[in-house]
Amino acid sequence: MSLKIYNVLDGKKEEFVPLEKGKVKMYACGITVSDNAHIGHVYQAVIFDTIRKYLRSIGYDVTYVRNYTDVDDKIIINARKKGMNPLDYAEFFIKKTDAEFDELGLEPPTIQSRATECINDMIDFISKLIEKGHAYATPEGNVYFRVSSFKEYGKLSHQIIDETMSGVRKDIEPGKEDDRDFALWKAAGDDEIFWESPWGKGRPGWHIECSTMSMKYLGETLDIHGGGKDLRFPHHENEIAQSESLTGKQFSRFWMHNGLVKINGQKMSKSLGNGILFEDLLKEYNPDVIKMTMLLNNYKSDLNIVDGLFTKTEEQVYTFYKLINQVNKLKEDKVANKESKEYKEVEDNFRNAMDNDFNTSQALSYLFNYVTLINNAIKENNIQTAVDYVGSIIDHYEVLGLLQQNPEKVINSIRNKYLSASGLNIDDINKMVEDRINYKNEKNYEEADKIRNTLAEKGIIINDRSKDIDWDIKFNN
RNA sequence: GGGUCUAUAGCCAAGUGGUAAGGCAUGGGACUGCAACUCCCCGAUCGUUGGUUCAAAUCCGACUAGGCCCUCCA
Repeated sequence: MSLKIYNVLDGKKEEFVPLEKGKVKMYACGITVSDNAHIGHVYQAVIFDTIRKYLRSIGYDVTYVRNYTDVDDKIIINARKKGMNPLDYAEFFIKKTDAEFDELGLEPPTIQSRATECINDMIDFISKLIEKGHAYATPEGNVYFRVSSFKEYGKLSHQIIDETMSGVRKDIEPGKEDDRDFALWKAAGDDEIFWESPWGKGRPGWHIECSTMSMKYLGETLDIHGGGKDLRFPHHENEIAQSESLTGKQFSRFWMHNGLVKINGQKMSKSLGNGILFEDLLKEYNPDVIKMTMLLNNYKSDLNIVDGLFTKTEEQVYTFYKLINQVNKLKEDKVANKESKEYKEVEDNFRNAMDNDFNTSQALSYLFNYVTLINNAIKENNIQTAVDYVGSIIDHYEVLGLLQQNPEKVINSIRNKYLSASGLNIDDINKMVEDRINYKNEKNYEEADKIRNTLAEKGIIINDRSKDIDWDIKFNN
């Protein structure tokens, strides 16, 4: 089976063939650093990190470019509120977000570009568009793209802006030829940050940034261009218009759009106050929990964060690591046999799922089947079988950035999180469980049950099946 | 209003032509002093309605509902 990717350009899954054999040039629209990163940014970053890693795992040499938009209206406004220079303000959030991505276990892109580092390239780009008649400057010092000069405008979004239909008309700037025309260069307002240009002091428009940066590092034609589906129009449509007007060549062969994050079925927005910040997620959950929750969803679909969703995944991650830990303890000097049926089963299932437009949801669903198979293998003392499964899982799910941590560390960190919420320490619990064992042996069930109930209220469950002191945390689902 | 995508069991969610993955919850069973934990078993004909086909959740049309975009947005 070969890799198929859903191409937004024509709404179909197509066999993926890069322009240059063995190499993939991929660009994803990054974050405008006007504030803290939120869960939506994380979702997008996880998705394209996964795509990049999978492409690499099947043998492609991937160049992945991702940008930071570090100058725009909102940054200027927010920086001003804090009395900061906008560049320093942007720098602060770039550093912070990079550190958070690192903590989550995402690999930095091959090239991480910033808009402000490419201003000259943008000016050059815009100048060429003007030369070719695709853009024009207004007396105000703004430069607009002439949409009417690009016949294929709308081929990505099929959006046709009928001027007679546009009921809400904004103030039309003198010299602007067409409502559809969009800004390539914006003249600077009073006290605003600016760069010198042939059209006066100003700064680049948002759309030109991505076109310039992607072409600067990846050339005139990309294999994959990605971003959130909310960017389809006008951002990506405009990127196509600018880039193809300049080069006369196809800008990107594949367009991929990830879904958005919803909270309990509702759009995430500041006005609803239901947003989730990246930093809060990291404080609360292990990176595997965050990534798995996201990858359990199809990347094209919106990720609906319903109450308790992360806790559910947390419990599952806990279960997976406990099982891995158990097998590690049993395996002695056994190593996974890559020729075994079990090892290959995991590999084949994983590849087939991922080849189908990066179906991480399906790839992860197999994990639950393996848990049962491994548990049964252990029960039947087929340790080699369990080792083959676990070995293959760890080898292959690395692409998803999952199950690669030290099992004991993950188990302990999740356990400690729940223990600290219970207000108990391990010695107390051990003592109570020991007392209970004694009561049980005396058949004093009344006292034994008292202890059990006390612990249960604090979120501790006792494993009665064991003769030894054995207990675990209970997840509050 | 225009564009676009989606509509699968109580909930979350895969599956794009050959008779429905997985998770959670529920129910039953084994186990238990009784429970919990663990293990085993059980659930949907795929929004409605026409059509194409030997065959459709999967293709086409209509209808209904919803998301996203058309202003900044991953």
